[in-house]
Amino acid sequence: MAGKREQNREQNRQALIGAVLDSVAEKGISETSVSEIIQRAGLSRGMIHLHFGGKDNLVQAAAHHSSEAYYDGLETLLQTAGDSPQERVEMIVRGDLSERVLNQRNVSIWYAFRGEARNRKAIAEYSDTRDGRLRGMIHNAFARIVREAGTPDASGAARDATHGTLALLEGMWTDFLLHPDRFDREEAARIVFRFLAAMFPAHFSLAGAIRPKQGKRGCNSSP
Amino acid sequence: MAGKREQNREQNRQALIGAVLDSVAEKGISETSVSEIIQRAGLSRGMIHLHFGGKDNLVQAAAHHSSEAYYDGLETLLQTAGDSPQERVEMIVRGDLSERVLNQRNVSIWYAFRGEARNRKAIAEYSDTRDGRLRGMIHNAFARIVREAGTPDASGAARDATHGTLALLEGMWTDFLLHPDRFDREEAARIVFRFLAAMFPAHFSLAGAIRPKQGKRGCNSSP
DNA sequence: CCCAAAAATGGACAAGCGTCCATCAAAATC
DNA sequence: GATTTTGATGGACGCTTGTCCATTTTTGGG
Repeated sequence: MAGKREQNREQNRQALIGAVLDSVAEKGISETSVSEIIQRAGLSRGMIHLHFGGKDNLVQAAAHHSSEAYYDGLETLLQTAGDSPQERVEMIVRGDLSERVLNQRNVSIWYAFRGEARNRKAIAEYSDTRDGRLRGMIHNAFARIVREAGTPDASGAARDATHGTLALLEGMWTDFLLHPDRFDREEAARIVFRFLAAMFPAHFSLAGAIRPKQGKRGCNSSP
Repeated sequence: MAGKREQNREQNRQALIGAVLDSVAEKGISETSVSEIIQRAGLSRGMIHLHFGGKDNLVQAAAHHSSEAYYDGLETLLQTAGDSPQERVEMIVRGDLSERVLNQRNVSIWYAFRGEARNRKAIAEYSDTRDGRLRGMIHNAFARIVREAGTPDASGAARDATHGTLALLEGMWTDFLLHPDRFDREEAARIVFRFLAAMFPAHFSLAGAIRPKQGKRGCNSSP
């Protein structure tokens, strides 16, 4: 036991962070006031100042928490994936588009923070960190694919593939933000894999399933 | 002359809208207060209530204005493009990534409004309208390309191409938002055209230049 | 030139914000 | 069980917000 004191302390900290995220998801950042937060957390007014020194710091901590949760989820998923770079890329794409990660709550929170990112340096940092780590994971996989395939201009191809994949995923998130009802996860995944199949026809197939090892084929006209 | 009265009236309305957009771009939505707005516009406090009936309506009008400006700019650009669907698509892509459209001010404003869109129905509407019109323009062009090429599953291919192109552009905007300094317009365009070349090898080349009419070729392995 | 009409002004106002601290409750230590 | 220590409480505070309106200024018509 870590002492009932410290245990409660941490529990309340988490309650505050959770309340901020709930409020941001439901009402947006501009309506996430101190009163709103403490009401949701069921705690007293002074707690915010006590634990975080002020509302701004609490919001920042919430952004941090959200960012970590996203990345941790993706990393957990990645550990169940095989070693091959194709499998890892596919896992990231499918994970990023899965219900677990891409849902109304997360999207609301993410875009709310993004909107404020330009004016709140601390938040921008976490926004960036998340993207940076994801970028690293994807780039790593593509670098291996490119190396194996012996593509000319290897670093350029890996960079473009990383850039394009991330941009596509980002665009899919926006799509979901604007039209959560008519969003189609399968269609989104299919389009990403179309892009990947175009860049690495020997590694990805249009169906989105990983192409089994075989001789290189250079042709992939429309289905 | 439309009467000095009405002329001034309209001028002040525009000044208020401009002040809102400037403030949103520089300080973000949460710091765009009535005081901030009227100070920038150099007008008196009561003007907002007089011309728009309240701050919320003014902000909505500003979102509308921004949305219209974006689309008008793109449409003007399109009028200088040729008739071929390839040219039109290329014009849209290059236009959307051009300094004129994709710059710090526009990106800040756009993402600030997006962040609030979920909680302000009126703003979400304009956000949607812009996307909808752009989508229509692009889909139209791809539908023609697909028809000419006689692709099987024509409507599906056009839809995927539209979806993918928009998602990629969206992702590029996000990229610019987060890293305006190290953003490379040429690289962004190249990646979009890579995607297009993969889907329609007979119509787009990897270099981003439109491929002159010629016999169909189905192969486009890495450069 | 004068007067009615319209537009612009800026201060008053209530409501809501975030911060802080005197007070209280409870856990840890002796 | 008494005492110290630490976490938790909620009201008071100063400040800013957006709204509104009595007043002043400007414009256009007679």
